[in-house]
Amino acid sequence: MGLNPKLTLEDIARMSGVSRSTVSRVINQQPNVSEPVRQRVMDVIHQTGFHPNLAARSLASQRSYIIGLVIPRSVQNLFSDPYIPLLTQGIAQTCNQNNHTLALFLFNTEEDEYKLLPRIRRPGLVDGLIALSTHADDELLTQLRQGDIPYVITGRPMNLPDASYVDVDNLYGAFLAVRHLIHIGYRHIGTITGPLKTTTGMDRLEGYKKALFESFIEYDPRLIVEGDFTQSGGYYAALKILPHQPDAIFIASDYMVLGAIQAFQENGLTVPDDIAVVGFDDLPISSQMSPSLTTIRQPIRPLGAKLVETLLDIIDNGSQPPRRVIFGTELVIRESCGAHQKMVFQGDG
Amino acid sequence: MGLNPKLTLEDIARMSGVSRSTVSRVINQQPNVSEPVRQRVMDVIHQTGFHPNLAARSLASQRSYIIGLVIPRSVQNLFSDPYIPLLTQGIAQTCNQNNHTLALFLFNTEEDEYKLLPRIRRPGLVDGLIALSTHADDELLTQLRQGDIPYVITGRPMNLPDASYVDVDNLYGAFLAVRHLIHIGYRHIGTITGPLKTTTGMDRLEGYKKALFESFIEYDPRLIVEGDFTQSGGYYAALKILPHQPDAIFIASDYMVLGAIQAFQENGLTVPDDIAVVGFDDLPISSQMSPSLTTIRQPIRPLGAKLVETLLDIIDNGSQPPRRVIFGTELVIRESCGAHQKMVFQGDG
DNA sequence: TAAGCTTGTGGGAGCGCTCCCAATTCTTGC
DNA sequence: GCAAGAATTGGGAGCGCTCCCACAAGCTTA
Repeated sequence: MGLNPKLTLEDIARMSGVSRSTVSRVINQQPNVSEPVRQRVMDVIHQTGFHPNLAARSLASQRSYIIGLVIPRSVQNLFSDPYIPLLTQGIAQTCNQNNHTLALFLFNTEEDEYKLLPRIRRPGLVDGLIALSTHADDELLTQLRQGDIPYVITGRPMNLPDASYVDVDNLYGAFLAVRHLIHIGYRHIGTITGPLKTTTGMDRLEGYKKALFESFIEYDPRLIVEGDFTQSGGYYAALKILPHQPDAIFIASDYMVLGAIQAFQENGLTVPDDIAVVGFDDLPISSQMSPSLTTIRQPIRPLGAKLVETLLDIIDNGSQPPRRVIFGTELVIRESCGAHQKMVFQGDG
Repeated sequence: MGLNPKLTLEDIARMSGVSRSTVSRVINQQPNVSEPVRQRVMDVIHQTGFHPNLAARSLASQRSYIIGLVIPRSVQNLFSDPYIPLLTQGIAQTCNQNNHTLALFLFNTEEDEYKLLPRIRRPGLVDGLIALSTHADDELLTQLRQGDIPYVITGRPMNLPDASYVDVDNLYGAFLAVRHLIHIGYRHIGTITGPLKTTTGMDRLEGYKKALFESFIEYDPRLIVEGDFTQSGGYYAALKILPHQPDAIFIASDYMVLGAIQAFQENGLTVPDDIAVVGFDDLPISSQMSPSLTTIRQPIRPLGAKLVETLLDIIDNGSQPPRRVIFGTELVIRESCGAHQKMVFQGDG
């Protein structure tokens, strides 16, 4: 198993008494190699610990087997939200399973946008890109579209009519959350939204409105406060909404809930007795916190997996027609909504 | 600025009336190119939007300009701790600044350890690796040592005598934290440690002990509870320590503080009135939570930057002698230690 | 038994760079 | 005005693969 330093295909070929081409066929699991030859070559490969040189393979095959994950500057502050690491995990894992390498491109400064993007688009670096969707006016996505690199986007993008994306059903998820609160008996329901420049933020707000509308509850604009998916954003949004005395609140991300609950506590309010809360995401902490959080579960890791699979499909088969995958969401009832205390009612369609 | 698809050095050479070699020299900013020629070539490059093919460059130069970040399975659960994303940011940013690409290798399953590592070590993929240090018996690091790939480790590793690493002064940081608590007047000081299989966990415990020793305070083993750097680990460790009624507690990571504070609240204890808390890390949330957290600040992003710089140094100049960089830490006094209420004393050396 | 398949194998060409050395041009000193 | 040297420039070789085509066997089929 020793790693002889500079072994090449040619070396392995010589050592196993065949040609370079045959060794290549064995390594790439191509057909048209007889079983005894395949065995012999495999033995030599294992004995020598040989691995083909990736740069050479990339050059010859015009594929690098590298997938890039692009995290725009506008979601940088969100990097502390467990959502992104979780998604990254799903993506990384699926890359590994498909024998691809994951390259991470974080845009920190505005300068990066000019410097990094051309670098990413260099030929011979990545086969394709996964981009986190951002607000409408993000330069990044429009630049992507102009390039010739295959890409998918997490979350429905705003102004890219024929982009491929993977998303969750934000509208219906939010709808489930708010309908649940209504079923329990709350009527003065507020919401802390995501950034309303993003489709995610907008869709979840739509779901909120739809649930109220369906139950003929007039909605009070003062009970709708825009957040930004950060913890401190949740905190300040909560402070802003409290004077209008909601009896329940739908918060568009679990991470914002953390900040909001702190605001409630400082104002002497207990969850769920004084104010009921339903979140969105179902992060690992959400079940551990106290009170445990009623929330909308979205399948974050599977989403990451699907992103990779979709991208590989596009790389192999072209970007047309655009792929669109929407994952379902699920209401997870725990303590923070007060369902258990307030009434017998439990399940939800 | 249009991206003509398949431009090569040769094309640029023809278009600017020079040879391939000269274009290469211009692109790589090598000397021995006359100013007018350089100008002419640069103009053509800008007009055409040409970027050299990275796979070809890697093959010819035997450098990929890719750096791998290896996150072992044993720190996977920590991915929700903002520490790792923050570190990753520092690393990514510095990679960009040095025109390197960051590849992310997350080990999710045990299987990955066997499958992924050989892939990482393939020639032509990465120039070097940054590995998060883990507990002593982690297979990963010893495997790294056997390889021929340059690497650095975050945090002093346990059984790698001549590995290069970048770390913070955990011992002195913890010492500062506990000495501060002693200065304020606390005497029954507990600690929730990190995993004691890691040097980080051990060093911070040593610092705790050293501060007590220096003040002739006998330490009570029941006040030392091992945590695991996770939020829920902090919660359970706190529950375990509370019966022994510490008046102050040093918690070895801010993220564990989050869990611990929840345990305190459930037991009706207020911070800092009933129990004083000092953390470690100084995460972004630490200043925002309520009460704001007194903690030991470690320079996470600079640490990431130094990791990259050290690795590049090793790649260029060889791994001997091993590089060792230790960053200093700093006590940040806020509300959770009760210093402001309890006494006039403020500063701390 | 010859002609036509199918299956297995080998080697040339080429992917697009870098690096080295040879060739050319420009300086400079005496 | 010319040799010696420095500064430029060009082109060949090669990095280690993949891909294509040619060729060698073995196997049908008439």
